[in-house]
Amino acid sequence: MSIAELSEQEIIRRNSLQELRNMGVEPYPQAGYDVNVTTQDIRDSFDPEKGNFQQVSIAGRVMSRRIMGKASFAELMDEKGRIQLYFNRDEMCPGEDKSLYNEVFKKHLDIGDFIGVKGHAFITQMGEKSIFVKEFTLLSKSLRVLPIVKEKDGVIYDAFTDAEQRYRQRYVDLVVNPQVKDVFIKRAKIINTMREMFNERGYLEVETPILQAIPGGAAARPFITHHNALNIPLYLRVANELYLKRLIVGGFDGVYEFAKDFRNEGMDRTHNPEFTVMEIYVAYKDYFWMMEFTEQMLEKVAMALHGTTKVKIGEKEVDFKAPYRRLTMLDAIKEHTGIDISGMNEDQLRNVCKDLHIEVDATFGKGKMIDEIFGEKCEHHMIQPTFIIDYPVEMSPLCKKHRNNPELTERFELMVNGKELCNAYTELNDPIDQLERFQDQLKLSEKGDDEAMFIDLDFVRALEYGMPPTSGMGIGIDRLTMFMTGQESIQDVLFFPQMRPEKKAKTATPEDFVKIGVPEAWAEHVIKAGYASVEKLQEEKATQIHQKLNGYRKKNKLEITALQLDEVEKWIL
RNA sequence: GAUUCAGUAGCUCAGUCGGUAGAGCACAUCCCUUUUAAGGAUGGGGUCCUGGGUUCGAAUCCCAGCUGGAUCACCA
Repeated sequence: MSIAELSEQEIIRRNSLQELRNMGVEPYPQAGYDVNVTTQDIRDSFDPEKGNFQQVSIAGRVMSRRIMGKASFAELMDEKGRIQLYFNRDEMCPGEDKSLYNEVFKKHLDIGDFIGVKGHAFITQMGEKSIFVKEFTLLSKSLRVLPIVKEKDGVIYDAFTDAEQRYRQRYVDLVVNPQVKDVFIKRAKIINTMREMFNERGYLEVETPILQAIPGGAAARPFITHHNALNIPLYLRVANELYLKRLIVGGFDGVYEFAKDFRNEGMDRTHNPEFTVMEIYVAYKDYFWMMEFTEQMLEKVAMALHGTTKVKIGEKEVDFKAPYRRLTMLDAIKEHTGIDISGMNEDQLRNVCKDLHIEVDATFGKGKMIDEIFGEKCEHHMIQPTFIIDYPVEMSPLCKKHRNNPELTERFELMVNGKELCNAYTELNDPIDQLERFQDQLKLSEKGDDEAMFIDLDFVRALEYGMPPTSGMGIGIDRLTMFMTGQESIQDVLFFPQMRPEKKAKTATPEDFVKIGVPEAWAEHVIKAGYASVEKLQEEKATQIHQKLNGYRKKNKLEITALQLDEVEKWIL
């Protein structure tokens, strides 16, 4: 990196780095640092009457400094929070040499540096629990300036809020916005709670392929890649459903996977190209059983996270206490439109759509029209957890037909806060029916539906060997985390949401200018004087460049030889 | 993909009618023995997102582009 690209403060920090080395202080020491306490331990448990925490050793990042002559205060932040440090010159440097305090601490320590300190806990005159520092060690120097965020009585000053920077440089976001960490700690807790529950019941956590030759299990556009050695296209999975069911065929009675899926579709507040889904399949169960399982699971997660089943989502309070309401799709439509569509044929449905001002075109079948009516008129009303059950068969090619009505399937989606959270089936295990459903998808594909499912003949073959009755359920972990933590954007529950790559501002280096004949002493200053590229410089007349650069030399009192015009003329030839 | 808003110092933001770019924090220098958004004084720091255009003159007006946000569309 050329010095020309650094800000004033960054240059100062690099100079400090060198000064420290000159003094024999290594800014990036190899040795570890023994830590025997966290900031939280001291905040929670320090009691001067008990006289505890009198030999503490703690490490973290310096987040603020207040220097007043021989005494100074600083804030140290570790993973658990912050604590104030008190530095006193004569305590730290009992002898004649005061350089550890005067030079290392006062001059060359910056906000963002990692240090380790040893000392004892005490309470200041202002009543704040603090550490009286006897010894300190620089553990790692920070060369970039962190945003400064201050807080007083819950009011945050100068918050680091720029969404683009927060997502691109999540590490900075996490350092200065502690509430961000909290969302991700909760996310881990959600996943752990679910995993513990599944393991207690004896279900097996498994891993299945992400690179798939046939991207099955969901209607979605896949990412495509290429395997060189096999010389075949491979797809990033859009779902893991078909692999998990193969494992049920193989004799496992309960399998689950926390899986990253990938869909090459639009991005918005609720969609990221890669996202996490938990799918679970349990043998000898049907979708009624799975509804009970799902509501128990969510109740448990809410309790583990909040100690209550009631969760605030925006202005609304959602109660995850089981059991949840069950409503068939047709009843939901009846409830919210007053129209009973059961038994209607395609033309009748088309008229209903027209009456409800729902746009449909000629290609829409019955299933798709029913789905449209539900999406337009019902979905957003489902604030409290509600199981919507019994979907039209056209929409669910992997789901078993309804035991009482062949036009429907035994499927449920769990709606929360007007959005889909879970999707589950009594799984289709009739291989002949499955093949026909795949063939129907192929017809859709031939009509131009680029999201129709591929035919997976190996999956059909697996079903031909026999799969026990099985129920399966999938739940979006990102969306669940959004609900459980009150975040409105998926970007706030992913550490590194997908972003368009940062464009490197193409800036010339001094070497580029040296190549066209610019003296080395001048190269850096040519850039600083405003010539961002060689081309830019060569567009101008030699006389103009000559004047501008010598003017720059004079203005900045540079101690380098002034340029001659004939010299400059040679650069632009 | 459409509409719309935004992009100015390391960070958060002002910037009037088009007339040489401002504040707070951070930073530097000096002074200062326990401060709490927290010492005081002084000072330095800018590709006003990029490229065109209009103009004597553009951070400001116009056009195009880049990046991000929001809304909508698409998306089980």
